[in-house]
Amino acid sequence: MPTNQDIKVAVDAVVFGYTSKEGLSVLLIKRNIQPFKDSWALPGGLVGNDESLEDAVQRELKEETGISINYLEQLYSFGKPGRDPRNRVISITYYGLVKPDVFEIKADTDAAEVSWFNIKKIPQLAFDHQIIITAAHDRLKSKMLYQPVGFELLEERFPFSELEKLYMAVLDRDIDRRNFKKKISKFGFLEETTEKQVLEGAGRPGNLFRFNLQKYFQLQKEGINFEV
Amino acid sequence: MPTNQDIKVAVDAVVFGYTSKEGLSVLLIKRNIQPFKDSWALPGGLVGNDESLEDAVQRELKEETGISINYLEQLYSFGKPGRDPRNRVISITYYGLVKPDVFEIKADTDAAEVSWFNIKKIPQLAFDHQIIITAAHDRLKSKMLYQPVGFELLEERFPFSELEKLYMAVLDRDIDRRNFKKKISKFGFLEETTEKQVLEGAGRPGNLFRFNLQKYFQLQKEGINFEV
DNA sequence: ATTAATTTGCGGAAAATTCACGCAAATTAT
DNA sequence: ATAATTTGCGTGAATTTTCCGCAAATTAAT
Repeated sequence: MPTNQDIKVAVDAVVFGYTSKEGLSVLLIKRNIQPFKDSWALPGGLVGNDESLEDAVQRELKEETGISINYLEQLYSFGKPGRDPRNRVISITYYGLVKPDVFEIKADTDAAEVSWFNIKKIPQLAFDHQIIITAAHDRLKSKMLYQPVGFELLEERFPFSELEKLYMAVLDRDIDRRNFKKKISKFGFLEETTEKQVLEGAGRPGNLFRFNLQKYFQLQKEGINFEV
Repeated sequence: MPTNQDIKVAVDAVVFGYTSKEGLSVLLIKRNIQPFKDSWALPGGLVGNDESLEDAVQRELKEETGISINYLEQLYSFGKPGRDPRNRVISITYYGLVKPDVFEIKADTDAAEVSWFNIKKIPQLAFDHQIIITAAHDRLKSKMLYQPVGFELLEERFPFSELEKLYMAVLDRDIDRRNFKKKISKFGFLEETTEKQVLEGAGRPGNLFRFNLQKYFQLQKEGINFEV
């Protein structure tokens, strides 16, 4: 049995945002201290002595990126000796989802320190952070096949095609529009409004939809079976 | 940012065993130190400074229960302040699967310290260990619906009904024998041998099966879609 | 002002899968 | 012998998935 344990506990967060223009993106910060100074990395840091893990994530996100988040889920704990060149650090990682308004705000602030990166254009990262992002993306992919997803990533009202594009962006493959609509509609967590989409290009304007949150969260608990 | 972090890092393991007689069981130890002295608890303990998390689990299992394990998967990290009355301890939990021979051996040893408990007859446990067991059971249930399971829990050769009983024990519900066999067979990770089951009671003796490990592990990677 | 291109809304039929059973064969129990 | 138990194999109905067509409403192009 080991005595005098000397291990630090950190949290790191993979925050996903989505817009139909930019696709699925991840929030990164540029480190200004060694090691990996000037490398891009996930927001995160050490956990306070009397702070829950979730609180630590929220605090670090606030401090380092200015955002706060309403969907946060634990991903995995990485603890191999040597993953931080200084000390033994085990990192408990989370992934989060944020709506486009947060996305927009961030794009305005100083981009030298905090920035969104499309999931397919992630730069070289510090530590084992690329592995963590890949794990988070895999988790999000599989999550959306057994739970409704979208409320945390889309505007309050959106054309149906927006949800479809979100699925295609996350899963990184094509989906048949008509089958997708039939399947999603069947679950009943979407409500059609009477409003029409304001067009940006050509095409027939579609009706706007919104999530029925009661059914949405109910299905999130029960689980759905969704083959896309 | 917190300085002088003082948090201990532990691992705990939910080890599942299965026999058709006893059903799905969990390995527990009886604590001989405070707090929760004389309570049943999950095997586990503090992580060594230069030890990986998996190594720590294996070491603690060896020390406390005498077994070693070949299937081990990270479950979740529990870190709420106050879950251990002494210090701040975050516990990275794992779940493992073991074959019946390990099961039998343990049943022979001194049962005052280490014992198997059927999943439906878990006693009052120390700390938040009941929550951890429930989480592990839920995980195993959902795992068996998207990956082949059984190799790590059954004998090398087994009648088909054994796999069926395993599924019923873990999922805690009835399964139609004939549809189950058709579904499982379709995946091709089982091989029928020419040997016949040695009967214990009445009934037609069935053929023995074994896992085709190549296909088994391939499907474990790819994922299966299995509705039972 | 037509015509083309784009996107939405609705649908339908074939193919595949799931579901709910039936029944004979091989063995032990009575 | 006869009953009870368990395996092996199957079949048809119901449901779901998959693949694709086409009209309507709008913008873009000529």
